Amino acid sequence: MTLSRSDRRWARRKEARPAELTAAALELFVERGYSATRLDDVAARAGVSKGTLYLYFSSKEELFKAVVREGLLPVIERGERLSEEHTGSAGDLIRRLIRNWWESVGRTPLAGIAKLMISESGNFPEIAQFYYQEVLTRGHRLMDAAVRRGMESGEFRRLDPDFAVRLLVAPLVMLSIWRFSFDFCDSRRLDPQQYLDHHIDIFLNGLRAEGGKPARAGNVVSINRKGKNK
Amino acid sequence: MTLSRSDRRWARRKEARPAELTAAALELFVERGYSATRLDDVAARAGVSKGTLYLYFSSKEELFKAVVREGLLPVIERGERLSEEHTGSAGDLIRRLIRNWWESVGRTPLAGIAKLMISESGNFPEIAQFYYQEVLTRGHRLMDAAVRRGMESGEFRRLDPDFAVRLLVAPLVMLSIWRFSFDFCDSRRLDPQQYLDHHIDIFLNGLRAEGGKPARAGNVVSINRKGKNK
Amino acid sequence: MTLSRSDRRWARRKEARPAELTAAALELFVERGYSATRLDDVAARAGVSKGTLYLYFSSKEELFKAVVREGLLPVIERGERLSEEHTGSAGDLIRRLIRNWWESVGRTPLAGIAKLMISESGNFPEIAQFYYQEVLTRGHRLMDAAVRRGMESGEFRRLDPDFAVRLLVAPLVMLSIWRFSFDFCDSRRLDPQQYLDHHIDIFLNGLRAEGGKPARAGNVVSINRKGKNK
Amino acid sequence: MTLSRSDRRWARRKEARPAELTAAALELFVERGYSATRLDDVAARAGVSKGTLYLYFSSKEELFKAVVREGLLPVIERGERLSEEHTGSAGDLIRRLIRNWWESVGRTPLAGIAKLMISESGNFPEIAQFYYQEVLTRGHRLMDAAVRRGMESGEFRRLDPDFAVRLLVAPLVMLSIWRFSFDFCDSRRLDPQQYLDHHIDIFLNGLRAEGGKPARAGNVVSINRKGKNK
DNA sequence: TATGAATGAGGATTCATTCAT
DNA sequence: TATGAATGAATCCTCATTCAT
Repeated sequence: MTLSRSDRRWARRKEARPAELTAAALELFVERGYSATRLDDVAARAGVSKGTLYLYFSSKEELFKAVVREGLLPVIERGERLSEEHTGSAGDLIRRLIRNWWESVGRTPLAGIAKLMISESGNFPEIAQFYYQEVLTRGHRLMDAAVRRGMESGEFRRLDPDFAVRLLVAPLVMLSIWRFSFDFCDSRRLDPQQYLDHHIDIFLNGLRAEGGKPARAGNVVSINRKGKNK
Repeated sequence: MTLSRSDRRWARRKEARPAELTAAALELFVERGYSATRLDDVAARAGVSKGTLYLYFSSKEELFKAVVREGLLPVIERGERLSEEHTGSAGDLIRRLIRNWWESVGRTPLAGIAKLMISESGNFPEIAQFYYQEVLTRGHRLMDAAVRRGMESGEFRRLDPDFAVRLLVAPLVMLSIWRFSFDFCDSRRLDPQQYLDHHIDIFLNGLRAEGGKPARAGNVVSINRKGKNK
Repeated sequence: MTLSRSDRRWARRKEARPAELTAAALELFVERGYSATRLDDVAARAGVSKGTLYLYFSSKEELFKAVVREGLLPVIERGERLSEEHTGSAGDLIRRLIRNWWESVGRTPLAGIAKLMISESGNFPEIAQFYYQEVLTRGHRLMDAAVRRGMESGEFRRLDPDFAVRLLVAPLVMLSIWRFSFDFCDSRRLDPQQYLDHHIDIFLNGLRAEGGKPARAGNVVSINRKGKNK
Repeated sequence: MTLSRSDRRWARRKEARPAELTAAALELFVERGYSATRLDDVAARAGVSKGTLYLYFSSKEELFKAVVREGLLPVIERGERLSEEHTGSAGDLIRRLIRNWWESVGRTPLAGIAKLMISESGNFPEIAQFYYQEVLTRGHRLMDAAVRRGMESGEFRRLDPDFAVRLLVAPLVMLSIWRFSFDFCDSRRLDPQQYLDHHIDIFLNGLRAEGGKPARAGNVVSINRKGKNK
């Protein structure tokens, strides 16, 4: 039995619905928080009626969980493929991990999940736990491998890698958060690319073993550009 | 008109009321977010009845604003006294600013305001704006002065100070947030002191002009401590 | 136009549909009540989709009416044939009417309609009225004729026949209701046959003219059976 | 500490609230059934707002349970005091039990609970169980004692007392139900007193041992009154 | 005819806010 | 001041009904 074209469009629509709904929900949850988001608005943003939501998610909480789960799985998978296939210096690996994060998460709507999870961790401890283990810890492991490699090869100084990794990651998370919180307050919007380049520069130089050759990220300029002083 | 002793104690109590209420509200707002916090619970935590809240704050939103305002003013004031009184290297100044922040904000309940403002910035844009200008910008200015001084004196490399300051501050904010979001997930709780020491170490070394003498923060150990490896 | 055999089977199926649907609806209406019954469940129990219901009944209310109407017509018709063809004592007639009721209504799912109508009389006054006139009143008339005949022939005492009939019918209705309400609470399920036999025995003896010969229904035992005493 | 008059009125009102609410709820539950009753309407009938209901009952289901519980306890207690203090014939005891039931339950709004429990037994099996055990079984026990006494004393024939009791009670339950279901259909409303008198008459005569003297309830007339024949 | 996705009015429940005491 | 009972608007969720396929 073959399906007519319209049948297939219908079917495709039906399969796409949950993703459309979670996408709309993600936007609003990030924007307003879980409690302050009305399902009416989620439905409206997805272009469906309120009742339709309940065809796909049995409650607001289930929708929330789906938003988080669905937002994280691709991140996790994509990330993990990167570190192994790598040959080169630890610094290069870190540069690539950060760039990859930016492309696949940081600059996408998925970055909002960081803000969302921070805001709602108290209200959804199990999901916070899940996020902590499946995303934060896994992400740390990726970076941890790179940092340790650098320490073992003599490229980096020997500091506590746990703290080093946290300090490597913190500015990335802050960048995610910033986009969804205070960026709109800032007349000169933050340029993420330069921000990341500066981070890489300072961090790698800060970790560099004495006598090693200075690290430099591509776009970092060494002089104050005009108009940058408040 | 003179007040008897008991009157005065009463009066002192009455003056303290608003602060007790905002303290309770701060805790709950940070824990659950603005929307998910019920005024019933705020009142209960402060040990008064729900109606009493309305004697001091005309609405939930006013309570929120008071929480933020009251939480920020001392921070702002304390911070500003610091930079002028300083003589010494830029690195030392930065060390002291961070320690001061930790003592007067980072380790107090006020740190929660960071999480709170991030969560609610979308719902209270004017307050976010206020927070951005009165706290973030002011804080940045403090750090900015220190960073620029170091660049001008040749202690630091010449990078864009705006990004440098953001990267100096990001780990502090993350530390604030972490305490109120994922710290409870972490079986080995984050040691803030060591975290900050590592940050100072890496950041100052990362910014150090070539040929300058290595910076080192007090507690940073250069070898992996046992049990720290995941 | 002639129908092929399969067409006719199909047609028969189609004709049977409404009856399958009302049967499923009757079960659920009796079990849960009208309001608490979801059309989804009715459709599921009948093995069709929800939309299909609307091909046969224009609304939930129409379905309800159909359930009642359809459930009552056969009862009414069957009942009426009975009284005329009768010769014999009034007591015998009453015995036969009760047995007939039991066979054609009491022990079938139709008995549930009594419970249903009682529950929903307030919400569907017109249908209650219909039920009252077409079923209750008609049924009463049947019994009324028998009772009057007995009074006129001297077999029964002369009491108000209206009350006598009500008291003759009440235990039958209660039996119907019991099956669908509290029977499941009762570890020793009520034995309907014995219940009816006792009713006939007590009622006919209670109505018997003085000096008449004692009535006795077949299965009534005059001694307490073991295990029957609470 | 003494209370001012208004304080006491306030307090009294507060204590009375739950009873006012359950009374209103009972009426509507009986009239429309549990599902079809909107809490808005319950509140309106009790003269309060919707929210007020939730100050006293945490959910619709809790309200329902309270209605049943509160409606039954007095019934149970009142009933039990009666049988022991009795001397006289079994027939007299039964007459008195029925009259007492009529006064304290049958003619009050509490009678509606019978209809309510029958309608909702399927939706609230635990409550049905509770009702069965605390009301039906207990009521049966009362009657059972009287019936057995009559059998033992030779006043009644020896039939199965369980069935006898069911047949003694069935018309009472039917009377309760009738008031709240079909009575409004009946242009000549059922006269409960006469109905009960006829029941007592027929039942006691039906149970009477052969040779015993005929029982007669006070108001039973032996001739058809005019206008009573349909 | 049959399906089941989509709709939206309706009802249970919550909670910020008011106000009589 | 302080209380907490009362309110009703707002929000989640259900389900009878519609309709494109």
